[in-house]
Amino acid sequence: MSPISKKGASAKLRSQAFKRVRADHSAELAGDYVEMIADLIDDRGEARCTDLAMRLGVANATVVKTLKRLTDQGLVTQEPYRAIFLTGDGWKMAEDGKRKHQIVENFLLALGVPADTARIDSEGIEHHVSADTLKAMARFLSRNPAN
Amino acid sequence: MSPISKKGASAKLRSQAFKRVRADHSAELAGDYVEMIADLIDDRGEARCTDLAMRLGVANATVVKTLKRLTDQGLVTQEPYRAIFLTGDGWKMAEDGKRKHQIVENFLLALGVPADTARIDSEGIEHHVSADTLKAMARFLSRNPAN
DNA sequence: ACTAATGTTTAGCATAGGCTAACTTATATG
DNA sequence: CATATAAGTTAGCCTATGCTAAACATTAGT
Repeated sequence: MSPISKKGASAKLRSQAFKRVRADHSAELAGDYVEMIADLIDDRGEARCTDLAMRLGVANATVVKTLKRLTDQGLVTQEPYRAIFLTGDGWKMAEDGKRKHQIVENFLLALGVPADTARIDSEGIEHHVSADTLKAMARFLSRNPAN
Repeated sequence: MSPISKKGASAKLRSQAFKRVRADHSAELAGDYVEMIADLIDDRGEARCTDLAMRLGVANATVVKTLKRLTDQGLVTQEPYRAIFLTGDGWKMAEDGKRKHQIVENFLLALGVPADTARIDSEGIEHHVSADTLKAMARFLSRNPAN
């Protein structure tokens, strides 16, 4: 056995994991934005960029710039100085994200993690959870419902 | 109750979560590098930038550039055309990371996630797990050891 | 209807993290 | 020991994501 593979995971498999993480990172901003836009529309009828900026904790101009990318990606539509809307794809992404988020957060609660921590950690974890892991979390949840 | 807070989490709390995620992201590359450098030193006596590049799945030049940052941050030392070493802080960070990584990966295995998926997902999840959540995972693990 | 306040956009900058191509240094082999 | 190959470095480019300051549009209040 070569000393390189002593730890079990081949270099190729490891690099694959890191590549996935990097891909997840570029996808996750889009996910956060559309989820939040969907929430705002549900809560107050429309999403404006100031609200997004406040809730995401970034500057207004950052939101504007990001929305441009999301528009190019076909997730969002907007006209100058008007509210922001989601496309069909955008809604789908938002709903998938919200569902995933809820499972992860409830899972952490069921595990015994304090509520505030669960909320914060789930925000970061959500985007790195594969279908398999999500299923395992859901299974656990159905046996140990969060209180 | 204002319509804004209908969903429970205040805007401030949410934006705090996103800020934490962004902070985690900038910290996590450093973590991956030092962990991998530590592994390489343990496995084969020294860490070279080609190995890092291969295992991380990035180009050589990217590793060089990143190592410069890590050197500035006092995690790594190196001389031109020579192997890479960790400082005391670097070792500490590598060990903390490895410990965390192991708990997360074993936790996923114990949850019933397939081994390959557990390896990949744990790489992404690890950096977003707070002390509270890690403790909850460890507790679960001690009751449901991975097979 | 006008103006003040609010909200949106643009412009310009910075940093992190990728890449390729060209160059330099180290090493291993004939 | 001379040189071919391997390894490391530099330069220059790109995109994503953040920021501030200034310009512009909309809305509300008198």
